[in-house]
Amino acid sequence: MSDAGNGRPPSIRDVARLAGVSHQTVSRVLNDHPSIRDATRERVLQVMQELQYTPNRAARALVTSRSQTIGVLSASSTQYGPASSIAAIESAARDQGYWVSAANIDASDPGSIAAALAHLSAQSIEGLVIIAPQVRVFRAIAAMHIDVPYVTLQSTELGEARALSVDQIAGARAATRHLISLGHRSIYHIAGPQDWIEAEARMRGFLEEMGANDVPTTAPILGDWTADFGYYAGRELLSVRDFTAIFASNDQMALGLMHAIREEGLDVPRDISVVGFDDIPEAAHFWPPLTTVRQDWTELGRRCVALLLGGAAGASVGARQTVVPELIVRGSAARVGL
Amino acid sequence: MSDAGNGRPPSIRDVARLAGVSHQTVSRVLNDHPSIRDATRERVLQVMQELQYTPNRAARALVTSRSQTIGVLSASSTQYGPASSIAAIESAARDQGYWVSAANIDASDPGSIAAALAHLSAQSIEGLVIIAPQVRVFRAIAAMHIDVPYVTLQSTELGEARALSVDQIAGARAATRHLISLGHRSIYHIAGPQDWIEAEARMRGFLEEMGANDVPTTAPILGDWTADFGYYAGRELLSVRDFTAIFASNDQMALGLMHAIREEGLDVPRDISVVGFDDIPEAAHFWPPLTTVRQDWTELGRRCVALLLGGAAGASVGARQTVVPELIVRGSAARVGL
DNA sequence: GAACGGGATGTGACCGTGCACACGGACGTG
DNA sequence: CACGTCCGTGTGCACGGTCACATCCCGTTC
Repeated sequence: MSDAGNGRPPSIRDVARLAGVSHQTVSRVLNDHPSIRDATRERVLQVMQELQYTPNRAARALVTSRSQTIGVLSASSTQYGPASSIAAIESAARDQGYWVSAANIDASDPGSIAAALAHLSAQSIEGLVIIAPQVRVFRAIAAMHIDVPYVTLQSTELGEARALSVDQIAGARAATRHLISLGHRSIYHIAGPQDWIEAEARMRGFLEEMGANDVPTTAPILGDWTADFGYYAGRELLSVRDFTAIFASNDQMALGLMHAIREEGLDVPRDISVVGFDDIPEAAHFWPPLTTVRQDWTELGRRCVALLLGGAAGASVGARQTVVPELIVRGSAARVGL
Repeated sequence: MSDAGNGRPPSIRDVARLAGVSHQTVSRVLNDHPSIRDATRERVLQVMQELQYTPNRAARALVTSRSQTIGVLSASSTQYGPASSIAAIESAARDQGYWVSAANIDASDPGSIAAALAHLSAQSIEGLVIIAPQVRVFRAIAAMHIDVPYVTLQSTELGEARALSVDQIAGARAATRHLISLGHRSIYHIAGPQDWIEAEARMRGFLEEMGANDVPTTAPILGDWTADFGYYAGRELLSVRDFTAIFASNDQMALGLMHAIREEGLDVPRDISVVGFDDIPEAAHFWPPLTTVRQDWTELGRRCVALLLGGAAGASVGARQTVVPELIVRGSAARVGL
């Protein structure tokens, strides 16, 4: 019933024949062309229904040379933040009739960036969202002559890309200021991987705020976002223990850190204060509940798509939008020496 | 340089003209046809290189009626487990030259299932991986005449679907057995949402093991996978406190639970033992480190694709494969009354 | 009442690729 | 040497849409 007896799914010509019109009329109905008589439209729609007709996306893409697909390039997509953004992107794109094709890269393997990009660009995507704001990704894009418009989450720096930046610096400064206002003067920072733009921004925010308050700083430790790293870094740091607070560049590392601190027989926040970044849903249930900086990944993903597809959202979508993250005070940071 | 002067990207005919062969010969080179003279192949490849020729996916899809795309339908894709699987699926699919198109559903909105399915099927996907093993998803699939082959993660039940099942029941039994062997006789179970097949399987495993050991059971509490829920359920339960151990259906709920227990001034595991499920990367750093059941989401995703695309992986891929999860003993469960 | 305009619809070409089939030549075989 | 076979390659069409243009019909205008 759903095919026209020739073993293939029905095409507009099949619909046309049964509706007694030309294939072009069917096409017009599909594309909401204004000058179609209501009766004709009805008839065509009904035949479509009967035949369970579905437009062939490939055929349409071939002739219009528009794939209606956007690509999402992401690293660490298993983490809460990027994963939330991807979900939001997918949903927003779908609302505009777009499909989302995903490609993950392995942050530790430089070759995978090129592979993922090649894969996406062979897909003839119309736009690209990058949730892997690493410097080398942009380098790879530049090197590969990728001329698809792209938007990047969280980059504050790169002039060429249209960026939707969470003001990572402001967030990091708020976190740092919080610790300083609690009286801490020996504060370590565990940063994200060197190559990550947001890691660098958070680090910069930390250093700026420390400098603005004339608090001497030590060199940040470069981590890899994982709780495991936070744990081992914590053990290392505690063997000297010349600090009263740590600002970790994400919540997972903060968690590992608190684990190490407790294992050493110390208490958070009595002995050492900890602040994280991201506010993953679990952070409120850590022990102690984690003071952290919240960023709205979902909103971010949504606006990313709006920016890319030029949707009406956000009035005049300039080349750059900024979202300011929010400090969430819980129990993991306290007044020093209390 | 990359086009043939007509403003469009180069096609096989452009390549053919410059290489002095027919378009069909170019097509043969593209598809690794055996009978092409080496010299010819070389020449064609070189012209392709010069022109930066990229095959047009839409045209190929149109004529072969194969989209080389698989869809991934997932709920709660922001959680570690599903997110890991998606990443693995993407990677495995890409290795076989397939693209992955994602669609997320909002578990709380029944309509979104139909919307996501319609979206994916309009995309003319060749296969579907379902990481949202909820009963109503399968009902929606059945109702919508979706005739694409599909594979589902973690379902143990549904005869129609080719399922790659983690033996959730065995995992849950192992967790429960662990608690029983530690002397616990009053054990609660916080399950996942009723509609979820894996939640149901874990619940069943719990009940089976309890029954096998003649331990009386109380009705499981139905949760929603979140740490928040675990926390509130914990507070509720502790107002009565007629138990010595809890088996939570995932790690997040276990985390919330431990939070509630500690807030009540009690200690895990001294006063109450807790076991989770999933072994998310953070679980080892919870306080106390969480005893839980590990399942390899990445491997699962990989095998899912192998099953769907009929890859060689896994020798004779039967209709059903089982992965047995592993109990990871850490510090959150201890001998009762110690 | 002829010319004109625009709404509703049809006709044919075209997008870039793969497939069926044809074709010429080299080679082996009786 | 005629014939069949296989290799390497070319020709034309099909896939399912959209686009440009043509056509028909009806109402309006001078």
